[in-house]
Amino acid sequence: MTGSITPKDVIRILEEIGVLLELKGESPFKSLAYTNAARRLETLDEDLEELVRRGDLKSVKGIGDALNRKITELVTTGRLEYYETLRASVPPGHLEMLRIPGLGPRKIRTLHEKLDISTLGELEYACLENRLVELPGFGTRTQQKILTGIEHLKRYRERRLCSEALEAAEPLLAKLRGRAGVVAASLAGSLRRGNETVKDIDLVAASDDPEALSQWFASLPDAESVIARGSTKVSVFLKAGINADLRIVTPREYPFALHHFTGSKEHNVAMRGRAKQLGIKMNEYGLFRDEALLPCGSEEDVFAALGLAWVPPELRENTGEIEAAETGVMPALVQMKDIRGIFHIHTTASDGSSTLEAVVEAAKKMGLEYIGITDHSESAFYAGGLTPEDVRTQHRAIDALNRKDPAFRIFKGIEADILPDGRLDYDDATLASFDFVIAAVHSHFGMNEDEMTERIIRALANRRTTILAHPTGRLLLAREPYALDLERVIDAAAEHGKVIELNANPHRLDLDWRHCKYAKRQGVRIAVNPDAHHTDGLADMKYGLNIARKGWLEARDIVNCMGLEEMTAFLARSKQ
DNA sequence: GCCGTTTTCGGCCCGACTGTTTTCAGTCG
Repeated sequence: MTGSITPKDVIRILEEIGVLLELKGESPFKSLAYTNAARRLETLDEDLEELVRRGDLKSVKGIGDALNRKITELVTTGRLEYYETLRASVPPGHLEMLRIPGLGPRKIRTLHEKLDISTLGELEYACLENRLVELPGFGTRTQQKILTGIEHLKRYRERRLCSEALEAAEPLLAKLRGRAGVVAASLAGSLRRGNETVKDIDLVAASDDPEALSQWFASLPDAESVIARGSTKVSVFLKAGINADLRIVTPREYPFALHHFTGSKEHNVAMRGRAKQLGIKMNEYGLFRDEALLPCGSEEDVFAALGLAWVPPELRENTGEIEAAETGVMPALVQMKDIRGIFHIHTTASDGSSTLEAVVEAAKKMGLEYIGITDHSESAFYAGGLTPEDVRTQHRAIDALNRKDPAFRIFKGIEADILPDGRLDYDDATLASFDFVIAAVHSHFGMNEDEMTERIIRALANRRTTILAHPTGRLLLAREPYALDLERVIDAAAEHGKVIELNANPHRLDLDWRHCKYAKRQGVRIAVNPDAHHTDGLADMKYGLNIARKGWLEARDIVNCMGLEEMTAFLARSKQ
């Protein structure tokens, strides 16, 4: 084993092979096989290297002889000749072109064969020269659409944060629901599933007058342009810089359509497979046995018709939710009302912009029983970190506020930097003066995986550490996680009885939901923390809870679902 | 390329919309 390639790399390469095969015009099913295998590895419970070593890779569903050989080659040698050859045979520009709406593998191949186009720049130039109109299957409309697509691609290369998408989607949904003739309407797609980033906004509405609704949606002032409009589907590009798709169905079809357009694709495929086994055909219009509709009035009915308990949208990723629903018992996913207190809040003492008093008032208004104040520690000079003297001043202020209102408790905390060698900022006496300590990496992101993992594990072994902050340091759509063996970190947290943060800031959402189940299995409890730098930031809790739910977490898995008394005892115990 | 209490070969989820056609291919979700 070389150790030079991570499971993540393997997943990425398999996904890319899937796309490359499409571009080469290979069988779409062959391409699908690679994509499916990548998906399987993504949610693999076991260690990939270990599986390879034991030669048990083929026990994973979706991995046969060929993929077994290729993944083994990749893991053991760090390279895959098949992939390198394949990659070299497809111009990199073709991968990028796939992101232009209306351009798929076939059209890209035509462009390559007839006009020798390999890059985005060449494509744009050819459009401007009016050379696409002559090609078979192309025309002036297609050419214009591609030009617009290139423009958008340049303007909005990335996906959007769920918070930004929700901000654009919620007013749309409210308008939709308020409109006469709309019987029901909901978010759908990845936004309803609570994903951390999304490509577009999906909406489903039930109406008996689809034409009028379609017309209305396409002419909304929020829409910058209309991408497509039929009687069942309208797609617009919003001024907010994101696409919104509205599906219009009849009230009878609504439950089926809502389920279908919520996805995920993988969940739907599994559901249809299950339906087929039961002799039922499933599509967005209904469940049919011998052409006869099985009537359903709600999503619950749809699941029930397949012998399943209702699955919360967040869990619909085909990572075990259908098996769980089969037993009839789904996890009672954590909700906002379960949250009794909030940790990880900054104030004007370091880089926050709200005062301690303002934060306390805001928390009381939210109906919380306690908060934990955590400004930055001394070596975080970029963020106005607190000197030991500043700490004592803040503690006196907190003591005074606690005396004033004994029903509400302010816990004294700190976001202590984890220094490059794994020690925490401050001497032990200062650290001991806090009710709890959140340990965080804020510097030296470039360490290699072993060094970074050791650094964090050492911080977890420190008796003063209570919570590990944003464990991977990623910034969604902006900064990759630092190199880290997260499972080892989770194991260490379990060993030392430490809490791991699920940072609720929509730019972070770190711990990732894909790792929550593992943490839960190892017995590690999670703190959903807003990392608020202003009273407004407390509302970010909702994004964190979406991710916690997506990670199958229940109230008992989240420390800040404990009431004040239990939390006081918990913090006292963890200081022992 | 994967898979099999219908199958070791022949399936692989399925339908709408667009833009191009004159009955349909490609794209999308």
